[in-house]
Amino acid sequence: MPSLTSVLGVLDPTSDRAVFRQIADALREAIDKGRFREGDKLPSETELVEHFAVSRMTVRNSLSILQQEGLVVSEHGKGVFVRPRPPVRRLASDRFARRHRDQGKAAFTVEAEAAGSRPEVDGLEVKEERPSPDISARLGSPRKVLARRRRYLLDGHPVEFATSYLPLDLARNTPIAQPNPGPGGIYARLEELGHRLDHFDEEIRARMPSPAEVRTLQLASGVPVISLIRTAFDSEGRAVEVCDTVMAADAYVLAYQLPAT
Amino acid sequence: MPSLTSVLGVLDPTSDRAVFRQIADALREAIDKGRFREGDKLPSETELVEHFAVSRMTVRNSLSILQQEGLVVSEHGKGVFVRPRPPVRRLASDRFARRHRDQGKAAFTVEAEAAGSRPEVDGLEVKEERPSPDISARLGSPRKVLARRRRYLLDGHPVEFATSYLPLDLARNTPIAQPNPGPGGIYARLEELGHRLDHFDEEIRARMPSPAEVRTLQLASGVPVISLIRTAFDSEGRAVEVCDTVMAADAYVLAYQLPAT
DNA sequence: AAGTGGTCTAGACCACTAT
DNA sequence: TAGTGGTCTAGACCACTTC
Repeated sequence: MPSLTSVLGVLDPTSDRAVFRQIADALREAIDKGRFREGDKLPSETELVEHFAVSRMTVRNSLSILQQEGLVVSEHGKGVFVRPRPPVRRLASDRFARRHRDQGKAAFTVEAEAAGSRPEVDGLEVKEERPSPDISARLGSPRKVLARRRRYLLDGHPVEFATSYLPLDLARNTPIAQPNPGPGGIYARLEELGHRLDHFDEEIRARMPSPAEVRTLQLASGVPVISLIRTAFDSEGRAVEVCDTVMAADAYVLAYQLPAT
Repeated sequence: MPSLTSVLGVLDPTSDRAVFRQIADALREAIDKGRFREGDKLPSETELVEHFAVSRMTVRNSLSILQQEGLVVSEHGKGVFVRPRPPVRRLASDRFARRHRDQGKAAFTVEAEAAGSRPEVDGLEVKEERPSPDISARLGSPRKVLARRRRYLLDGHPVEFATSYLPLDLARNTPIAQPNPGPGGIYARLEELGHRLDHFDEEIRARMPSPAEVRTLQLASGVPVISLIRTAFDSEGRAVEVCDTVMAADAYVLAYQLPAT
């Protein structure tokens, strides 16, 4: 077992850089160099206090930097660990192609099982609501909308939650208003209702999560969310659905293919 | 000027929620409700200490939460301010369409000027390198690559930096290896060299920035980065370029249009 | 019981900004 | 000079995990 000095080095008292930043730098470098690997436990706060001869608050300050960077996670009573990279779910840009829809299974389920993960959906909720100004504008200002909310989990870990909004005049008293809309999901039902889907617009943003999102997605600190707002248009150019999705950024890579035209 | 109590309320001593979280909640709620607007100064640490009757470290702890959430920024000697939302640059999925390329101006410049912003590019660097394993794999394992790095700024603020990699056997001794590759950029030159572009693959991730990225993009804390890796394929299916882009997430929204097929 | 991280105090000195 | 945030100390008590 190598000494802490050989792994972390020592402070440079002549440096202008704050002590807690120097300690964070030392730990970050050790992680980058593989001296601590994914899932490894870092030295305890007490050990770091003794090694660097600083107060505990200084050490905690250093660790909080690494936590903000998403490099480590702390577990109460256990220690601070190098954050393991969760398996990444790849969202391909053809995921809503009609050929997938025709198989009758939900896209999320199909993809997850293909990747060897156990998919779950929970918190399903279907309600009639008055739309927010943003959703309203995207849907052509309907008075009310049908909102379908749900959360997606992989192997028991929440990775995404989403709300679909549809103009109420379009969705009311159709299978779309049922908890389970049937094979192929709501896009299949929309087409049966005569709304042949033409294209989707997607808007992607990234930001830090709100406290509510941290709870819903059980996010570690230092993990941003990806916000994806998709609007579905039928062949007459009408916006027939807006889906607002929030994803744990460490669980996703989005893939798009663009023609060079 | 309303009292701090009316704006922030008081602590609930019976709550299980940690005091510093309660204070953060109170400040967050006040911001959400518009009691503090973008650019407004929050009460100073001293004022918060007096109002809530807690120690300064507790107040600082609360403020650091809001900073991690990207809600506020602190300025040494001045105060803590509600973070102003920078203007957002929208990247449309047709930004590499040939019709844009034919106009002869760089896409970044055209878009920025259309949006009323002043575009700049700095730090241009063109080098021959040995590719990283990831880049190498994407480009079909060339021995060496040409790397073109640059940083983009809007109105003086860095928003993005990018590196283009091209197989060296393809780019050496061509205008692509020049600092200024000429009108239409390297994609126009690639087509002149006989590589008719067929399509682009884009991979999008979001994560917290490294310290180097914080410096390069002058990121406030609580601002993630969007990583976009684009691979350009010619009509023979060869990967002719990989562009690795890191964007300040608060400055961008990415827009894609997908056919329903 | 021992070790870990989580919360909190009551100070201190410093660096930066405003006036 | 006064006010602000930035850094740091040396404790204290608590909650959680492991044994």
